[in-house]
Amino acid sequence: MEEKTLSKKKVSNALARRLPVYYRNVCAMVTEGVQNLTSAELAARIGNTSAQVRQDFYTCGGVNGYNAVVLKDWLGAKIGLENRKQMVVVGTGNLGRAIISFKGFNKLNFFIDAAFDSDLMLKGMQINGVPILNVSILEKYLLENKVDILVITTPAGAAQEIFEMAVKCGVKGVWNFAPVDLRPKEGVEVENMHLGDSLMTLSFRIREKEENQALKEKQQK
Amino acid sequence: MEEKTLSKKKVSNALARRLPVYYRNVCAMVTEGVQNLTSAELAARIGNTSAQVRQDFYTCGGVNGYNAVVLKDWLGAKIGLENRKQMVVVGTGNLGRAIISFKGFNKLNFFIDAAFDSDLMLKGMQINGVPILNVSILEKYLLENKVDILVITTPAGAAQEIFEMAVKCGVKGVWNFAPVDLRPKEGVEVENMHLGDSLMTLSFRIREKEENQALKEKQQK
DNA sequence: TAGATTGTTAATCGATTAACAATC
DNA sequence: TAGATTGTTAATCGATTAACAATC
Repeated sequence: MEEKTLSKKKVSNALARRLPVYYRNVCAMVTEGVQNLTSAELAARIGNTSAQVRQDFYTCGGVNGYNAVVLKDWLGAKIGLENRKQMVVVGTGNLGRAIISFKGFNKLNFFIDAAFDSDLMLKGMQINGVPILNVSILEKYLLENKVDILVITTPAGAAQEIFEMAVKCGVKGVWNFAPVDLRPKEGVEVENMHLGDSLMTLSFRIREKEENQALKEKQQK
Repeated sequence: MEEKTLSKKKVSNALARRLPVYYRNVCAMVTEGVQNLTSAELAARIGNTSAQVRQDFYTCGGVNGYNAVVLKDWLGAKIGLENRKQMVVVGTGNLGRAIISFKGFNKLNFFIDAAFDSDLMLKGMQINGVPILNVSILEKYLLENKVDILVITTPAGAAQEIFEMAVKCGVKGVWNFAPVDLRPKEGVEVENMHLGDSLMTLSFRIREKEENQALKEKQQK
C-alpha cells in the first residue's frame, strides 16, 4: 500500500506556509488548556474554513486525532521540528544580531552555534553567547561541522558568493535576508525573507485600497 | 471606457508579492545600464515565464513600454512608492533597532519618524537619529501626526492591543513582526512578517526533500 | 440511536500557461 | 518586408470549497 506512493508530489507553497500557522495556533491552544479541538474551531481561529483544515491535514497524510497535544506533535513532526537544527549566521549587523538574540527559536529546536563577519574587529567577540568568527574560515567551519541551515544577513553583494559556497559544503537550507533572490540549487532549500519586498507589498495594498475608495466616491456623485 | 471599471477586483496575493520582485530587478537592470528590456529578459532574470510577466503587467493595467527607466517608474507608481510614507516603530528590541537602522527604506520613500517603547529608561534616547518615546503617548502621537504605517516589533502579548489602537487612530497599514496573526480590519492593511513561520517553512521543505530522497533510495533497492 | 464531525471524492473557482493576431 | 515581441483571449492546471458517506 505504502509502496505505491512512488513520488509524493511536493506540497503546495500555500500549504507549506499554512503549516506553521496551524502549529503556532495549536501550541497556543495547548497552552490555554484546550484538550480536544475540531477542525471548525481551529479554522475559526486562524480565519479560514474547516474544509481547508481537513483537506490540508489529509494532504499531509492524515491526522491521528484532534487531541490538542497529539495534533501539536503531529504538526511539529510534519514540519520537521523533532530534528535538532544547527545554524550559523553570516553577517552580524543589526539584523544578524537580532536573529542571534531571538528567544523562541530554541524551543522550536533551532540552535545558532556561530556567527561570521568580515569585520576583523569583531573577531573573538560574542553575541548572546554566540562566538563571532571571521568569514574567511566559514568554508572550513562548514566542512568540519554539522550545519543544517545557513542564515545570510550580509549586504546584497556578498550573498551570492556565500550561498554558492554553502551549497558546495552541503548545507541543507539557506535562510536569506539579503535583498537578492537566491535560487534553490542541487539539494538546497532556500527561504528568501525580504523585508523590503514585504514593505512594498504593504504599500501596494494601501494604494490599491485608496484607489478603490476614490473610485467608489467618484461613482456616488 | 474608464468609468466601466466599477469595482476593480483585488489583485491576487501572488501577484502582489511578485510586484516588488519585478521592481527590484528592473531597478538593478537600470543600475546595470540596461536601456530597454523584453518580457522574456525580465522573466529569465526572476525565474519565470514571459507569459506571466505580460499577464501580470496586463492585470495591472498595462505598461507603457519596456524602457527600463519607464518600467521602473511605472512599477514604482503601481506599488505606491511615489507617495512618501511616514512610519513609526513600536518596540525597540533588537529587531526594532534593526528596522530603524536599515538603510534602503528611505530610497523607497519610507521614513521612520519615531520609535516607542514601554521601557522608561529608554525615554529620550535615539536610535540612528530616531527618538525613542514612551509607548504611553503613542495614541496621542498617532492622533496628532500623520502616520501611514505602524511597525510592531513588540512581544506577542502587546501586539493586539497596540494594533487595535492604531486602527482607531486611522493608521493605514500595519507591518507586524510579533508572532501573532493580526487580521485586517476596517480600512487597515496588515502585513504579517513571521520569522518563526519562515524558518518552520524552511524546515518543512528540508524534511520533505529528505523524505522523498529516502523513498527514492528505498525504491532503487 | 441521533447529532456532530471527520475523511475523502467531486465541483468550483482562480491563477498560470499557451496561443496567436496585432504591433513594433 | 520579415522577425520578433507584445497585448489579449482561450485552455489548462492546480488549489479551494462543497458535498456527503463513514465514523465517532
